[in-house]
Amino acid sequence: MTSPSAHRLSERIGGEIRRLISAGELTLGDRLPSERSLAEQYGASRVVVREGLRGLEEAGLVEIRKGRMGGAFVTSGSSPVFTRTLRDMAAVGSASWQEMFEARAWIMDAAVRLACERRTDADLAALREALRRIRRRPRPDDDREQRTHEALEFNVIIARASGNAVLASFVKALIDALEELLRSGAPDSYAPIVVHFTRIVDGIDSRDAELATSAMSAYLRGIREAIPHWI
Amino acid sequence: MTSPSAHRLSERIGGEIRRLISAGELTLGDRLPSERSLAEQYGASRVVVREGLRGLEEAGLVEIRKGRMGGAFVTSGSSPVFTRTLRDMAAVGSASWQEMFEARAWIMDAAVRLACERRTDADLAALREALRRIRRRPRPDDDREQRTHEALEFNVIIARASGNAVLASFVKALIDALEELLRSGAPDSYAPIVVHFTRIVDGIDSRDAELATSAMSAYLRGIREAIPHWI
DNA sequence: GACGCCCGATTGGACTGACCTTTTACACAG
DNA sequence: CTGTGTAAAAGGTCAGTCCAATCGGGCGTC
Repeated sequence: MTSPSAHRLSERIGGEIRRLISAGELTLGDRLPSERSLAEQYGASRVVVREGLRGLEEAGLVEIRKGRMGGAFVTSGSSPVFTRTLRDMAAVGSASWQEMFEARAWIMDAAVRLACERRTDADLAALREALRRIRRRPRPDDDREQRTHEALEFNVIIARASGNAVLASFVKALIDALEELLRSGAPDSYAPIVVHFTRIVDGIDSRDAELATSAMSAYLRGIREAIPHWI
Repeated sequence: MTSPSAHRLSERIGGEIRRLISAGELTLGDRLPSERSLAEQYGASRVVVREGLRGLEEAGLVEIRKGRMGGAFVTSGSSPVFTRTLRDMAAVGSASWQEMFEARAWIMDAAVRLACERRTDADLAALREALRRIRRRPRPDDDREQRTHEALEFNVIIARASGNAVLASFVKALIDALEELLRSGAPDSYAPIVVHFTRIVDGIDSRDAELATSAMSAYLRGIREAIPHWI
């Protein structure tokens, strides 16, 4: 990666900036010089500098803003890239939606176990809050999308409680990639989901991995059976 | 993703081509029109078309070749993107090497269990072949890198035997991201690794998930203990 | 003195048209 | 038939120009 030679000039420039970020000389929120300055600095045209920056943006390393005081700002966006790549894999046929679903199930199993060991009080509070929001929501059909989103986001909160940012990113990416599909064909079996979620939180609370993981797999089994139209 | 409005022209063009790939109108190996043709076709300048294509290349969807009969060819590269993103996460500090190691351990656990259920004869043959290659290799110090690589690649082969391309991609990405680190400080505890690997393959062969996963975690525990310099 | 509005400087986004470098299909010479 | 050279095709880069968005700061009004 960040190839040693990097035949293209834009890649060399992008790699150079990557190195600056790696080395900690550029950190989260920092603003890079303007395209014009960088062009002068690297003795290149604006076009190639632009391409280099676009590459970093595509990789989720910087965010580019227009206007005065605009420019490239170092960010920490990572899961959007994972999400996009998962969708691309599905698009090009190198992975199916079922596989994403299955991968998510297994990773969630791991996340739940880790969450049982490591959850902080803040994690627990976030879980309870999310659960409360899901429970409180009435059940008109017009906000099905929102409810689906909340249910999915619940998974992400659990994953974060695992204390492992990599697993959390994977889950977030899988969830986001799956959301589109679920949105158009989500089951409306609402009550059972709440039951499962409650048991998961209780399990994590009391650090009972068996309770938590069995509830998680019951939840996932329910979802899977409720969606018969797997492509 | 592939935003609906996509303020930037280059993103709209990239999104358009993405859609063509999604829809199957462009498949693996297909060659896109030249930059100049695309520019004319979309009524844009060559520069923005280039940027759009660079984005697709960065996402691993196309490969750009120079020269006559060059152009953008549809590929199926996915895990390189994952790998790069994991490295970026480590660089920017949003994930640690330990977390990658842990994530890999849990995902490998899932992969081993799935492999026990689903491994084909071809998978088994690939595993045995890899194991044979690892066993056969003598132990001079000069090819430590190669041996490390083979040991790591063994993980990927197991992951592929799980029959889940998403999990396999995750493992491949984690392995590649970790390889760099391991390369510079890999343990030389060779014999124990072979013992573990042999037991893993035997477990997958006889569909004994308990044997396979316990051997896997013993292997990972050994690695972890042998590398005291975790950053 | 405080609040609101407008102006212009700054910065990214896009276009144009030119030129260089790399690659290879194809024709020609041996 | 084989090897070789060449020109066309394609990406890579450049310089200059203009447009569009954004925001700081100054001006005016209340």
